[in-house]
Amino acid sequence: MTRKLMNNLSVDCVVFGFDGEQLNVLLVERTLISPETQEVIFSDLTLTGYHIYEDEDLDSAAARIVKDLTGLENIVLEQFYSFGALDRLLHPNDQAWLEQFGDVFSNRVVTVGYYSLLPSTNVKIILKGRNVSWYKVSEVKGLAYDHDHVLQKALEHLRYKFWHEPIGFELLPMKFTLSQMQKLYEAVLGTQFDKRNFRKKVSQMNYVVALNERQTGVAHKPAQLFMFSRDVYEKTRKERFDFFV
Amino acid sequence: MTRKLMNNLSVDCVVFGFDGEQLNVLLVERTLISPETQEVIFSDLTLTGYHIYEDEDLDSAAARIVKDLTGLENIVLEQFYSFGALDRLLHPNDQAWLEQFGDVFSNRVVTVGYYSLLPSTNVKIILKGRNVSWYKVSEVKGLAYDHDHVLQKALEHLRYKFWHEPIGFELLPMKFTLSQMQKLYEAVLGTQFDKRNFRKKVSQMNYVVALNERQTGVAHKPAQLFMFSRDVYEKTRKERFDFFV
DNA sequence: ACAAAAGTGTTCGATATACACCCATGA
DNA sequence: TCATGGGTGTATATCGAACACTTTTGT
Repeated sequence: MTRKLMNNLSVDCVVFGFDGEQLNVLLVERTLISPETQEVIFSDLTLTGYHIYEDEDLDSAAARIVKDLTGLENIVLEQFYSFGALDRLLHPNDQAWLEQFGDVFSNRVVTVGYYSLLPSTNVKIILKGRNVSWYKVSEVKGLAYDHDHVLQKALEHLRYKFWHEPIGFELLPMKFTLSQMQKLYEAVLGTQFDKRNFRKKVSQMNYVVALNERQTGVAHKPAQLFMFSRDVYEKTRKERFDFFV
Repeated sequence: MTRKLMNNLSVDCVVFGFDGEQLNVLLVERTLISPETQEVIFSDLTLTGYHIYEDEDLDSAAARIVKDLTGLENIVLEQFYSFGALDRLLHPNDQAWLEQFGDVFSNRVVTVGYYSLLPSTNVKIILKGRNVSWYKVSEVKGLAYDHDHVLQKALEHLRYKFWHEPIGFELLPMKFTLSQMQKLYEAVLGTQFDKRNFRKKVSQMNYVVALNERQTGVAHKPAQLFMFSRDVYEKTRKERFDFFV
């Protein structure tokens, strides 16, 4: 049985990673090769994404895409926005690409954006014949389609959520130090925090729990390790009246 | 020239209104009439929504839908989520409906959700042959398709934004009293606020500006009128470090 | 012994919360 | 004159911001 793709609907996943210093994003190399001459016509980068099947819901499509490209399952995936501008596929590269695959896909594609969060170290990416790798978010530009825009929107959503609730823990290793956590917040939000004040705040988050364990093999005082407890988080979270400036 | 609809893509608009007491939502009556007997087979309610045209972007589709059903233009419309579950159209009513219009629309429709905010008083709704009217959000259930779910998600987004930034002003008349504003916040967020503390907060929002004008014709001390200045708001807003509990 | 990051407290100003009475108007 | 909602201030507790030095480890 062959499944049918919807030719005008796709899902794009913005897979974010954090390597301890920088926020990264997973991109795929797209290379168009002339069928006659075997020459490379162009090569650029896209977010991970693909059309969805007719018998597949949006969340599953997003999970499938990430799994196909990276081998990863059960990761955080959150839908953030959908994109349907009429000019999303009008760049010459995109048109050339569509020309070669024009019978499969429509000219008018609406895409649903998801983002996902991974620690970019410790992740084995399985390359299924495609070139997938991490790029620094701050250096990414000139992506295929409207993917610069999609990435921008994903970043905005990520930042918005970072400001208002503690969601970054999937970007950290399971056991992390407070300095790593602080660096993550600084990298995503583009700010600096005072170490003592940051730690004072964290010490009030009872869902960030201290382990009886420290770093090893570092050339300085080894840091205490912590982990995030979603359990405690769900149980203690409250809404706050906070509609200001 | 006839425009072509995309048979598997729609936009649904959750139009919220506030009447001074309650949060309301605009719903459309959907009545299926048997082509043979002219009998009413069923009648239920849907959000305002429709399929999009091939040459129309998502935002325009949302604006068109709201305009067609209400006659309103230039209102706030914000995309909040897209829905693509496989079982969104499986209710017997929906199936019967699709049976009558099955050649036009697909069984698999992904819909992009928008919400919009209006004061529900002072709005002239133009009924273009369809029955459109306001319903209390708290009493709505049993909508067609997955619209209960869509409405729920829209409400969540609305509440989330209300907690974190001042966005409700489109739901108030242009000139409003602080009690109206407080009632709005209480209605949307489902909380009670202390009058003095609420007003203390508002007095710190320099984008809520007092007018030299008071209510008239009320059987009590007439209240000071205020208005929202988006201008001042955009100029004075700052991000805050606020990632807690 | 030195380099490198970990870890720790206090003061000050701003903000959140709790709480009760008089005022202006129309009927 | 009465009913209705408008309008106001203070005290206490909590939170945010600014700020510098000692500790522990590997090399």
